[in-house]
Amino acid sequence: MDKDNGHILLNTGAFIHNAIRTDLEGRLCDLRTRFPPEPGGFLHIGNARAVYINFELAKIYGGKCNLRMDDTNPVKEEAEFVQAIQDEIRWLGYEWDGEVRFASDYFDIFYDCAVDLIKKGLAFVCDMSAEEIRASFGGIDKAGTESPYRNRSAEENLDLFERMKNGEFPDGSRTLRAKIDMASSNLNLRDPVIYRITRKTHSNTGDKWCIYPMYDYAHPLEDAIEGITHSLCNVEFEDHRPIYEWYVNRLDRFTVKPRQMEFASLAVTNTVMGKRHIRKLVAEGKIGGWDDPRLVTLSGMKRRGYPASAIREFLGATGVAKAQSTADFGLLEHYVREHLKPMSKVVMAVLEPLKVIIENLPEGVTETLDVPYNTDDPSAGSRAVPFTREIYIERDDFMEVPEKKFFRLAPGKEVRLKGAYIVLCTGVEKDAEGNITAVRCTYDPATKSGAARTPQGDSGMQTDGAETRKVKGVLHWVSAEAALPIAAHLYDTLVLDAPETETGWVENPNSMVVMENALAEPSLANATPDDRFQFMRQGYFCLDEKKASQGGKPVYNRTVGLKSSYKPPAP
RNA sequence: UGGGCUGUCGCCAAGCGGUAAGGCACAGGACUUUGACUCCUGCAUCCGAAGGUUCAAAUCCUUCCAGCUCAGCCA
Repeated sequence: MDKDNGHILLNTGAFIHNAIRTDLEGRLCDLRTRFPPEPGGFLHIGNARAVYINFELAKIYGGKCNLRMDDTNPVKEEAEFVQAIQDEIRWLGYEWDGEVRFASDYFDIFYDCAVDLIKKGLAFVCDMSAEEIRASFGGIDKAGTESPYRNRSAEENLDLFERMKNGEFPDGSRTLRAKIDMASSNLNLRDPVIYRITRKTHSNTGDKWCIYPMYDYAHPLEDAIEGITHSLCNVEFEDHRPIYEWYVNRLDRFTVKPRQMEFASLAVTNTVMGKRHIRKLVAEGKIGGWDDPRLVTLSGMKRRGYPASAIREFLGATGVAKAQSTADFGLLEHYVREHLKPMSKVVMAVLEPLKVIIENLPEGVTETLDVPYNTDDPSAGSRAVPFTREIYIERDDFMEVPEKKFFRLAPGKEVRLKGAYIVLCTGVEKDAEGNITAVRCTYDPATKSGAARTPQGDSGMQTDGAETRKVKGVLHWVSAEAALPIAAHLYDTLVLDAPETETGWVENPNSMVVMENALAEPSLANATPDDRFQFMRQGYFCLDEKKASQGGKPVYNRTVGLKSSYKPPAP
């Protein structure tokens, strides 16, 4: 049942596997990876790929994976994210080794290492402003110019750096820089900044520090401190590997040298993942928030009803490579359906109700039918469904003048009501404007569902007696008097066609359609957000975990629709 | 324009010198009390392009082309 044990990952990312196997043989130490988010936002499916890769790799090779908050730059209100990120990773199905770690816990070590670099003549305090540094940087095809402060003595640098730490200089007035090569074709090597002065209160260290380390400097040290053997990151950091190695190799205190490897980040069609894009959509009121079910944030996908196992399999299926790729949203949906199928109860709900009157069933009579939750899986059990004179069917399931190959209800035609009887349409009721207000039918009592079903079910559903009629159409329905009013939220992709681009995207105006008058069968009265349902012929739904409709009705999110090969005939 | 990386079916993706796996999508068909599921069948004489090496190349070499990426005191 659990088909994603990481074996999928073994079928991809050969370059990583090869590197790990080779490294593991020589070093006599266990694999240790890490997932190092900056606690400044919620995780989305792109981040989830990094989570997946790091944790699954550790699992495959019997190693460990750390969770580290990369909080080298003080940001406000990160406590919320620190907790959310942990919840999201656990929901995805992973547990990190030991406690959550914080880069800020290593600030003292970072400082000591910087002192080491200064003593070795590998770092210097630079008095240039940000603008001046930028101006001296040169260009993509032009060497930069060296800082006039580059050749200060170690003693002077030590003194200045300590005073930087002690708060003697204003924000941005000085930096500590690595002394590498201002002419390097790799821009990251042009005397990169190691420390900047910025008086911001850090959520973890408070006001202890007024100097904070840069990512390029801190990250390799964090990895080395934690004994990370393989530091997996996005290809955009490929250019940073030389600087990563430069620091790691110049600091003697680290015996295990972590190795950075890169993989391409994951893009998905028809959605937006960028932090600022999402923020914009929220600000404009286009979506409800970071956990909007239309978003591919982990909280959004959870709320929408995506099983974590489906996301994991999707992540495995899209592979680990260095080539930039954009996965079809449809592939994600495929795995969501596949995982939802065995865990869902098939129930009936009518999204857009049309009344049907069963003429030959007296008023006040309720027949209680026992309908299996899953025709394909008897072990799923069954529930009671009331059948009454007035019921509702889907408006789309009736056509007064049926088109070709319309297998549903139309005057003079027969259909089966799922779990009940075959009904024959005898007429239509209309209002003054000619709108159809109700459909009249008669039911055939001899066609009761499963009346003589064989125990093995080898011949499927049989009817008793001589009734052997088969009808092509099987409709879902709900009893008018027992129906539960619900609101159904139908989602579509946020973006039409193209994936997120620099220039923007085409929003889908119908990314959410609210069916305010939907009706569900009474068995849903005790549903919880953890339940998974398939609304027969409509798709997979789950009870929204935080929302109730205006009228106080429960809100059901359509996780994903069912596939359909039904094509209306061309006009 | 300098550096780095990448280019196998519409989308992912195996393949690593021996004659193009698989999944999604798509198109037919079977089955069906979900037009779902399931099950068959089809879907790259070709691996960005052009040369070359070899008995043999997507895999090696050369050149070219295209895409992504880098000039925060962000991560």
